[in-house]
Amino acid sequence: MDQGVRTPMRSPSGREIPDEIDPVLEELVRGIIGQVADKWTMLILEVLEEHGTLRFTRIGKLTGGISQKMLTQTLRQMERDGFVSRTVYPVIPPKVEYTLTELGRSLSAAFCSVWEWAAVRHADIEAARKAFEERNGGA
Amino acid sequence: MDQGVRTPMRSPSGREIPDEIDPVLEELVRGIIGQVADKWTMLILEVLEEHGTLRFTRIGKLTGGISQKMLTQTLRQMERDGFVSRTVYPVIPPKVEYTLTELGRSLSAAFCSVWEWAAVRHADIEAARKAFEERNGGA
DNA sequence: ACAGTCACTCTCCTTTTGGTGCGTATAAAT
DNA sequence: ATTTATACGCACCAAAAGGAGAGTGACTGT
Repeated sequence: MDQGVRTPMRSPSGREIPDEIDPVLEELVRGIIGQVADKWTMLILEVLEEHGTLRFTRIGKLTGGISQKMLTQTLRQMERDGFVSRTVYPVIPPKVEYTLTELGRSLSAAFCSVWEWAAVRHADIEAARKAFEERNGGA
Repeated sequence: MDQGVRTPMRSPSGREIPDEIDPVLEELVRGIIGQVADKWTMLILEVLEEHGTLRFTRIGKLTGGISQKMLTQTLRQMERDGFVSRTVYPVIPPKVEYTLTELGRSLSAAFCSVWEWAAVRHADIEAARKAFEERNGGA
């Protein structure tokens, strides 16, 4: 879909919307959101938040249903983005510990409201889905 | 990855963690989070939140970079989940309007903290990435 | 001697995702 | 008569995501 020319808009409340807030920053924030919004990232964040320091295998078990590949991959990305710190103990068998950094904890805190929202509102969603299917599947 | 047997855990703060809070609800919440965490869903949510009622094409333009297919798909799912309401005007050329429902607005509000977090912290993430690449690419 | 442990990595292979382009209906505008 | 505008649906195809399973390296317990 082509983007054409952006025409200035107003919010429903009448305030003016810049529409070009700062495309650079916006793109950046979108990128971050895109990654952060990832399923496994969120789940691992949660697990680390409530259990503190954990080792690789344990994170996998606590997360549930994640493959080793995805676990490694997600953890790496989180490390790269500064959400977790990775500590390798040069022992055998290998031992690697993961902990949330302050940045990671702050992200987790930000996501907290979303989790709460989901917990509180999931019934509404289910109701909406049923209604939709009836409206749609029946006719 | 097999899940083995879950052994009871304690949080770092010493509180006891049930570890089996309610697998059914947890799975459900995870499903919801998974969908909601979708890139386009979040972006469209944002657009609708700040512009109010919009038509199909305009949402696409304001979202930016989304294909018609994904726009339709995402909008449908959001409608199904009760986040947006879809109003069809039987005119020609067709006119369809989308608005956030109360549920959609509440979700948007929940996500607000994540957006704010991203805006405030994106510099830290970039710094972490640079540090990671130096640590990693150089050696 | 030999299996077991841990934190991976690597190689397939299947599934999913998502983009592109085409078709459509119909009235108003040219 | 032909073009234009709108909100899609559909078919096709390329790319990416992600799972399964095998391999690894070095030590430890039996």
